[in-house]
Amino acid sequence: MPTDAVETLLALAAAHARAVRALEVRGLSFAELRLLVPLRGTQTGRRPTELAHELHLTASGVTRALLPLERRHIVERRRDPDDARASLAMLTPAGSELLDEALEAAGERATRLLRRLSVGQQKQLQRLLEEVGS
Amino acid sequence: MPTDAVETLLALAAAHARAVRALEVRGLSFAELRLLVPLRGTQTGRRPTELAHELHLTASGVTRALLPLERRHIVERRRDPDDARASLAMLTPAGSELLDEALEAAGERATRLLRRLSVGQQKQLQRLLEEVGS
DNA sequence: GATTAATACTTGACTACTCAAGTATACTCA
DNA sequence: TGAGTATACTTGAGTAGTCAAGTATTAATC
Repeated sequence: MPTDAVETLLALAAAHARAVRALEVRGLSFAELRLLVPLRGTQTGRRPTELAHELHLTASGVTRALLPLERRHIVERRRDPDDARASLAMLTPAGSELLDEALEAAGERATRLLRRLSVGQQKQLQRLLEEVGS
Repeated sequence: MPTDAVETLLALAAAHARAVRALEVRGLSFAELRLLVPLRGTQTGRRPTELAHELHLTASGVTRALLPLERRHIVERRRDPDDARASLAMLTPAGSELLDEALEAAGERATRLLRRLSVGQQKQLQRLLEEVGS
């Protein structure tokens, strides 16, 4: 029955909805957190297109997500010196600090969200999720 | 390290993004499918509030999702005879037929999305997802 | 039987995207 | 070296939700 696969994906959507609700911390939404995490530890900055690909978003979605983060001075962008079409996004020092705090708070929330799973099960879940549609 | 739990949830978000992209069928989005599935097999109709709870949406979200489906005559609503505040949503005959077709098509897409997982792993994934934040 | 409180939505204003079309720059190769 | 194509965004219009506040109705209590 192919509906079983659909049910698995419906369960995925439901779990995602719960996660999104639980993970707003320090004024950063889960979506913003998701975008900021790959900016940690880059000196040179990262291209929006790269981020889009990595996060399964469109380039347009990244553009739109970066804007309010720039306004709040969490992220800054410069032009790519090697390619005038491209830009490079990176955390500001304040943004970096905020993200560290947010991730710590998010860690607590996430741990609570996953409290019914053992660490092994969490790893297992993560492995299985990575196989979905990739 | 609490960040591990966050990573699991980031993997969840990425998998969700892939699923949403893949599951648009017969003019119904994954979100619409999600809303319609619990309406299958109800004669009397179901309350928006109930649906909201079941799908981890707000009542407001359900109101907004139902509207275009009513306009397209996929869903119809009547007032609850026992409670004038409430309404009852149900599939129209045409909606029911459309949903069946959509679910079949969705089944194929979902199966393809999950092709790298065995049936046992899919079940396992579903079980783990149901434990997230519940 | 009149308040008061709770429930079941609905609506307005906002966030988080999507797709399609547009702009600017870079790459390819005859 | 210039024409054509591909890449890296950006923008406009629309969908899918959120939260806070408002309306109508029911339930609870004194």
